Amino acid sequence: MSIARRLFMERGYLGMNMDQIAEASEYSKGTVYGHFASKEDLVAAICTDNIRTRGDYFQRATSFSGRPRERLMAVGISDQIFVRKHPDHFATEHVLNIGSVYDRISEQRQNAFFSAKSAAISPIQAVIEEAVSRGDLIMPEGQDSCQTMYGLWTQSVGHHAVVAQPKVPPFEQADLDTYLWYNYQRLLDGYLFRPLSHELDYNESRRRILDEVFPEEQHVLSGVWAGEWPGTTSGEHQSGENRPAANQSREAGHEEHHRS
Amino acid sequence: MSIARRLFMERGYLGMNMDQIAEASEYSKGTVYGHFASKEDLVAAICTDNIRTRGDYFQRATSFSGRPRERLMAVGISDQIFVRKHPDHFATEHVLNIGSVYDRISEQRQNAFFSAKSAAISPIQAVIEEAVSRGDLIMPEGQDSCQTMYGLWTQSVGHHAVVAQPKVPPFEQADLDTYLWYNYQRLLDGYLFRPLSHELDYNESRRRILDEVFPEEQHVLSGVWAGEWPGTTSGEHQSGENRPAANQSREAGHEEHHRS
DNA sequence: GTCATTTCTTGACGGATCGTCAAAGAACGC
DNA sequence: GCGTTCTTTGACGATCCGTCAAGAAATGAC
Repeated sequence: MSIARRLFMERGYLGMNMDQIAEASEYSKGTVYGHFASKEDLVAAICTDNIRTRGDYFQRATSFSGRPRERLMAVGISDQIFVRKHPDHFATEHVLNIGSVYDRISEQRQNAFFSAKSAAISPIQAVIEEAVSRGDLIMPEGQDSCQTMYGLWTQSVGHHAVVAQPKVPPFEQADLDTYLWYNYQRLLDGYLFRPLSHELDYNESRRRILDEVFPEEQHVLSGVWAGEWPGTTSGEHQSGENRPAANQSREAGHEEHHRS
Repeated sequence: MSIARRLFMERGYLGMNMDQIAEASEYSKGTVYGHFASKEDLVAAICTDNIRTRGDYFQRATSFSGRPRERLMAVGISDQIFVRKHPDHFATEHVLNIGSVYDRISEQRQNAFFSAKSAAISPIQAVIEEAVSRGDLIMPEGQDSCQTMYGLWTQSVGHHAVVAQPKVPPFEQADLDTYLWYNYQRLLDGYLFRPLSHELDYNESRRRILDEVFPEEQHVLSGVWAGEWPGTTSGEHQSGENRPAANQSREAGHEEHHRS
């Protein structure tokens, strides 16, 4: 698997082949096929392994001692660290999502894959549910915390998909990592997930998370993402300009609904 | 191309092959390769075509006569319609994002692909910029409207990626289309993008958008997504429970920062 | 109408790679 | 030392991509 992982990173999915892997290992192709049902099965094994690691990062992130929303931001940070340390991961997962490849993976490994995925998500779900029971997040009737989870999840999935592609205008020069962090905040503010981004200095939280939870790993983020809002030095900015302006918020409305 | 599209939908990327396509058409393989540099090149051609269609939907959606935020919701609706009418699209785009496939596509078609992509996005960008100039969206200093765009975009990309995969807990039973709509609203509320979701009846907007912009296409959404918030019958719900609670929002904060 | 030239079309072929399997080899039991 | 069982092997069949020399058709000159 480690050989396959290396070849995958060096040459990509199409570039690597099973003969290479057999040759690079000290075994033959037949033996390799004794362990993996197909090329896709091998990729699935690598991917499952990565997802477990990712889940471990999430687990650690959610163990941060802070408010639930801070712990969600810790998850976001852990995801940044994970992707830096395992740059092959999303490429492998991507391969599995091509149509009809799941058919070529042994049932056993499929189960391992899906349960790893589910297990990786669950600590995040737990944090959101704690936020609900604590009163930090109030879900309107008829809706569940899964929805919040889905918003964060799709934003993460979409982000990783977009950064893996060649950049397209208007995102050519953008710092997409910072965009993502910012949009997490906006989404959670939209949910009125307390404390809102202007109620707490999340830059300070970020520093604490890096120091307390990821002291060994934080160096991979150096130079990538300063963790400060552009144009500001601390939490000053949020609490100044970007808080919900509730007084005005009830004035504008239906009367402007139909415009020419 | 239409034959290739059909075969792609029926058998998937791995299942279709160039001999089949040649045979199904009235030409031979050599002639097919006269039009497309490779199998991937053919998929890229199909995908580019789909993206142009998608861009046309976005263009139509943004032509809706309403507030910028309503027009963004129209884009979301148009995306739903598009994906119902072109279920093959994301599978094709997905294939192109496998590592090192862009190398196997003719330069010409690569350019066509990327400019189609960029062109599809641009009307959305224009709406957001109009919102900024109109005062519906106030971007804090040092940030640009691109960021808002990115939030919506990643949520859309992530959503389409997730629904294409086998569902994993805790999303097994969830109505992910509704989740997406809801999260769009939460994100834009987080940006304080006016009118906020409780300031305008977006269910009413949705009905108007479907009737005015997509009278021919709206039937594909029947049964998929009622367009009403779960457990409510109109905009009643948003204006009741889910508005930003600014009075409390300045109380909870740093004092609860460090918890045991 | 005929022949030369250019353009288009063809499908057999080479090459690459996946996955199998009969045979060789190693390990084990007695 | 011998038979049985488990493991390993790499040659092989099968699939499929992309090419290209040869053939067919179209065009043009006279």
